[in-house]
Amino acid sequence: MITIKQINYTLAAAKALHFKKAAEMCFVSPSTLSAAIADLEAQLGVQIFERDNKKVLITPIGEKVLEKARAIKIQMQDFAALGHSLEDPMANALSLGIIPTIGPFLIPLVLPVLKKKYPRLELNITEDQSHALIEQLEDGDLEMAILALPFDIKGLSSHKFWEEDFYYVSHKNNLSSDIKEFSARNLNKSRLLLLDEGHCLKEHALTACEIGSGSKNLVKVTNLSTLVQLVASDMGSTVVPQMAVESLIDSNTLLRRAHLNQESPHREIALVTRRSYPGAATVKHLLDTFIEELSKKFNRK
Amino acid sequence: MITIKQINYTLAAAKALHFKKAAEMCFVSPSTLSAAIADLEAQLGVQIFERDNKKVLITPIGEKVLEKARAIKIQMQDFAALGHSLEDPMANALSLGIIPTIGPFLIPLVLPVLKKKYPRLELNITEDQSHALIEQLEDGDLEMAILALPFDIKGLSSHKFWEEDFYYVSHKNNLSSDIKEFSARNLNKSRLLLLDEGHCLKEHALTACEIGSGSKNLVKVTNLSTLVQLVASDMGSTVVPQMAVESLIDSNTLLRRAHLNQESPHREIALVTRRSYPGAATVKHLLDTFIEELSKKFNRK
DNA sequence: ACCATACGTTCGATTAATTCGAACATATGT
DNA sequence: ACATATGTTCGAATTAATCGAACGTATGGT
Repeated sequence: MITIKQINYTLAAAKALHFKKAAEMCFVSPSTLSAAIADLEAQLGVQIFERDNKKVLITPIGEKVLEKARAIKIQMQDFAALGHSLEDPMANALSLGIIPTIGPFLIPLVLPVLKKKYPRLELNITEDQSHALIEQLEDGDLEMAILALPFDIKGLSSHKFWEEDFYYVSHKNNLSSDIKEFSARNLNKSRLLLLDEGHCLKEHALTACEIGSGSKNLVKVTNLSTLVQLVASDMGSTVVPQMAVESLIDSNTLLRRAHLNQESPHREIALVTRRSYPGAATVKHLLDTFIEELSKKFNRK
Repeated sequence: MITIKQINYTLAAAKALHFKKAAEMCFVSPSTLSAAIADLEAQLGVQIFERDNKKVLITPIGEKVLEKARAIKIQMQDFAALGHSLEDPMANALSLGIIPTIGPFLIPLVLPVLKKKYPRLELNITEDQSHALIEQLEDGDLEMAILALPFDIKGLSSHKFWEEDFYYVSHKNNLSSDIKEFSARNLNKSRLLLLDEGHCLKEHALTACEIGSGSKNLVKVTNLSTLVQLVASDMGSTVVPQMAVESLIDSNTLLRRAHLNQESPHREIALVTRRSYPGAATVKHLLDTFIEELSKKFNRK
């Protein structure tokens, strides 16, 4: 097998045209260098150097060999330097999954900041339901995902970075603007509109409302915005996480909302990776950015 | 130091996405492969694979690393194959020196044959005097040279492939066409025209004519054809080697020539190389061609 | 919940290779 | 003819690579 060492020795000899000096350049004995070059020549089946005891000349064939050897040496140097050029954890492609009940609210908040902070970061965002994202994580199709917990994340590793309460949302006819706090006990369970099966928010909302899971939905909606539109049409009420309140509820004068005052009125938002995912530094950068921006927006520290 | 082995192991692992299978592909134990890849990753400072005990995934950075690794592997394969592609000794550049008293007669004879026989041979012919060619040989500026012996070729190696006699040439007024043989004793030494200093033919002719060297020339001519023109003008007589007879003498009706009948009436023509020159096969091919073509032309075997 | 299985890694002992220095061969220049 | 300089060969010592066994861990089945 041809080795890089042989190529380096050979190039040194070609540069010095003197085996002894070349050996010194390579910090080896002349015999080592000589043997290495002889072995390479034997493997190639061509003579690179024509060595008299007084002269070292490069054969025409050797010139061609050296040309290729030089190219390989350069490639190897580039290769060795590749680590340094890639060492910046925020200067690479990064595939990120996010669930639909977080994405539309978190992404617009943090994406501009990330772009400015890490211009060489190439974010590839996929929006899908938790179980799909987890599957993609496990398959290696995603590097990380932003999910809402609690959720069965199998053997994955989660990095919680935010938690938020839920808000009860109803048509203005059914909820006084004076009411800031709302108890699940007052909830008209039959008029509760929730997202379709598969959306973790449905389960989270059911939990927050102290309703057992498995209850049938009145409607089949996969988009939180659509769901809110239904509430605005007074077809029922719903529950949304805090980060959705501003853009979806407060901008709509037909709607009223009240903080859900429950034992476990919140969901946790976490960055989930495979346990073996190597980008610890990347994770930290992202978490810091997420927390900073969310805190700014929601006046928390 | 990064080795080719590491790159090959890494690429095998990337292909199999399974260290054990990759190890089998490389005919090494899993531990060897694992350690080699781990070492490479440590040297690069990046993680190429993300390995769970059940999965082997390629990191985004790893993908970039592998891309370069693949390029290097291909280059190394090309490099290893370079020997085979260059193994044909007659498919390369070849620098050949030749003296002026042989070149104009031998080159037209053999060049067409060589071109046909070895279409990939790239002959680079230099015409110069023997001592200059020898110097270029020693400096590595020439691969081989065609010289006329005897000549001091220093530590070089000679391959004699032809020998030829000399012919006495004179104006038709001074030499009967009946005379086929000519003895140096009959020579009018004072009218003998020879090539300028430095041309070995001058010394060879002097020897053939049994004249001590160091005698002054009447004219300063470096071209055998010009010299013959002088003889045709009846300014004197001269001596030419056999291979020059046909084209220079017999085509000129003003000239007569007779075989020089002497003890050592010949010169030897040899292919000269450095003692360390590696192209033994090339030398043999050339010698065979030279001998064959010369024999055909001069009816010798 | 437990066990069996599969995989990658670590560790120590063995094996293979690389490396060196001394002796050698050869050419050069005095 | 001799001293010098250079590349190569050879055997000994060193170094590195390799392997197999044991380990840790995650997975899938019962």
